Amino acid sequence: MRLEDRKRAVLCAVVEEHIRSAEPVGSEHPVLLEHLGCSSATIRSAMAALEDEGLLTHPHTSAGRVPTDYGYRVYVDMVLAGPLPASERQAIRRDVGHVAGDATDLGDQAAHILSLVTRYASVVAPAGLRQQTFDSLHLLAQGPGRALAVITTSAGTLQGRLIDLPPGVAAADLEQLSRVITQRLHGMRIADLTQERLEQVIGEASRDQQLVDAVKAWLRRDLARGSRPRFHVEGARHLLNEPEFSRPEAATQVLSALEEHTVLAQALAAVPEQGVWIAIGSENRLAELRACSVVAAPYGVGHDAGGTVAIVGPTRMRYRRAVAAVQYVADRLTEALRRSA
Amino acid sequence: MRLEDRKRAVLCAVVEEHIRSAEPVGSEHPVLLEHLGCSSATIRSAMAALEDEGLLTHPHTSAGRVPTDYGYRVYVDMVLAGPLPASERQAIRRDVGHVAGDATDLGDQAAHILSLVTRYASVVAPAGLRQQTFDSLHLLAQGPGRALAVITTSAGTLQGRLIDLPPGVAAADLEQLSRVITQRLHGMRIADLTQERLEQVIGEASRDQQLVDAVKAWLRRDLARGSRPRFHVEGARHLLNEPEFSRPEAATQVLSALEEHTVLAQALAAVPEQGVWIAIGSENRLAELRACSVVAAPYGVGHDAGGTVAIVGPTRMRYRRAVAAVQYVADRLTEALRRSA
DNA sequence: GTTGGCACTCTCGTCGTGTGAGTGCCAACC
DNA sequence: GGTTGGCACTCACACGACGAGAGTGCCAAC
Repeated sequence: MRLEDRKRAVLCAVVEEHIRSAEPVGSEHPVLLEHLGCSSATIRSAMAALEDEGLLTHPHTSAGRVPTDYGYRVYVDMVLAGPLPASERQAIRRDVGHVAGDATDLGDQAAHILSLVTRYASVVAPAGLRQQTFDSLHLLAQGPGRALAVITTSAGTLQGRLIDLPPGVAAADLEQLSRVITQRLHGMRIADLTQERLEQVIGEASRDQQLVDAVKAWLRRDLARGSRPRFHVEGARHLLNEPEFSRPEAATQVLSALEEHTVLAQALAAVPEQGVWIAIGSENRLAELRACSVVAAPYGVGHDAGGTVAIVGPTRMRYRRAVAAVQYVADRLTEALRRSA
Repeated sequence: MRLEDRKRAVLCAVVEEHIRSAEPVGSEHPVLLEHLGCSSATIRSAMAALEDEGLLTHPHTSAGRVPTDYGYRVYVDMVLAGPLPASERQAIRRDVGHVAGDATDLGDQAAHILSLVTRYASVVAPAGLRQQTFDSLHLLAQGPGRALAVITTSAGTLQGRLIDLPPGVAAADLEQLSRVITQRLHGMRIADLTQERLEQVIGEASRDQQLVDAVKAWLRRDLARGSRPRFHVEGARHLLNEPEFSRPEAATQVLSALEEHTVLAQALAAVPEQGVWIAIGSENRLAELRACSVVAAPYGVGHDAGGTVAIVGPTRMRYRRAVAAVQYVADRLTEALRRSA
């Protein structure tokens, strides 16, 4: 579809004014008149055409025009084709501090910054353990019959806990077993460590078979558990200030989606491996997000380390700023991870 | 203050009916009449007396009565003096699964259960690292110039990260230093590990002074960082269904408090070391929570391990159920921690 | 393709009005 | 003294009518 210039200009102006004011935009709106430099009658006919094509609607006869989801889509595609305005980038760089710290905090920080800068809800969804590769295992004697078991992954994630040992295990055995398991599993994707695989690879890694079994059981349980997503969500409160969520039912719907991390994971499943991804209103597969737009980008290097950052806001979103912010934070996260790797 | 029986009965009935219906309760309300077994005129005079004493108000002349914060307080003190009804306990036990898993997940689970059962917002606030006691330190060689540094606490918390080492550190040195530091710091409160203290205790724990300095610097930073609270908050969405939070401004206020964990920490600072703690409306020190009641209880054994669980809801809260739920979940958490200790 | 003019439509805010819920007071009763 | 029925009084709120104003669509002229 190719819009003539006048119609494009009208669409842009209507969308941007509506984003600013949250009100329907009429053909006699001073901003439109000034910005487009033509009469209201001309604007009217352009608007009528845009409405025929499904880019605008009006809530009722004597109200101004409002973009449809499709209208936002066309607008977004048009606007994002060009480079992001430097002003947005600068504003964001000015607002945020720098992102630093270890992998655990990173998510919290990023979510905080994103919602601070955009005033929408932000989500940082680190890839689960299952997406990462095994780095090393350490078994550390910790009192009688107890050991501290720690797994590290290539992304620097740490997962550990105290496990019970069969009686009479020597420290040397722990050390030897740690070494052997690390050696054999290093570099494997954790998702690939099925029960059979574990059995096969480390089934007889130590002369103390009871010990091997205890460690195997723990590994199996703990690695499986790592599949549950654990997201950082912040700034849901900002959504309540948006008129589209002033009805409690509307607000509840979004908040539910944001609090159910497994649901959220589905919503973000479609994010590609690079670039900024946008889902506008009805483009979202999740019914709960039909009133929202989601702007998301992956971070990290390859499949391995990272995850996804996203913003959830009304379809009437400041897309330019949202995209710039998501992009920026994803870049900073990637950088921080690469530094610590 | 000693209320005569009739007034007590009226207060209870009004509070409970109002909690149920969220509407002002009039003197001719069928439930009151039936429950109290007297005429509406009698109820009226009791209500007038209760209003004089500041336990009830009415929003306007021709509306029914509504409890004041103080009215709720008197009600709560009256009701909680007796034992919790078995029905509540049973209902809760039926609704929840069991709480299990490692310390990291426990909080999430507990928060989930609490908000599921009560339909209010729930908070699980584990005591920061600073409140715990140091158990052990492990330094594990991890590639050239790198080590995995892990601290454990008596509560089973694990904190670790990769640190950079000065060049040419031998594995034996790492091991020796780990042993020495563990020995010297074991059993100390982490809050007490100030810079001077660290200097004094482990200043020259190894012949490799550069290594000692690197580890010291990391310890200082990481232990200080541990003071930032990291809470599990869930079910904020439920609050939106309560009529007192249907105004976006009211909802924003609570959500802000729930999302600002440092703020939340202040709100929960007054929770005593045992028993269930209740703050009703204006009893909350935080202005953002003036429309809310908070029901909280500590969990864990002594100062050491645990933390605080809490429910945040409207002052028009189902207190019996809330108290039973908080109590129950706190007990289960304590139990789970004790099992794993 | 653009413009000014004009009649038409429909929402929204305002203003009365009446209804009903709930109260307070009082006199009578137990 | 506590309890009761009766009764007048007071407001909030729902309802309906009305007018103003915003915005549209169409048309003829440029």
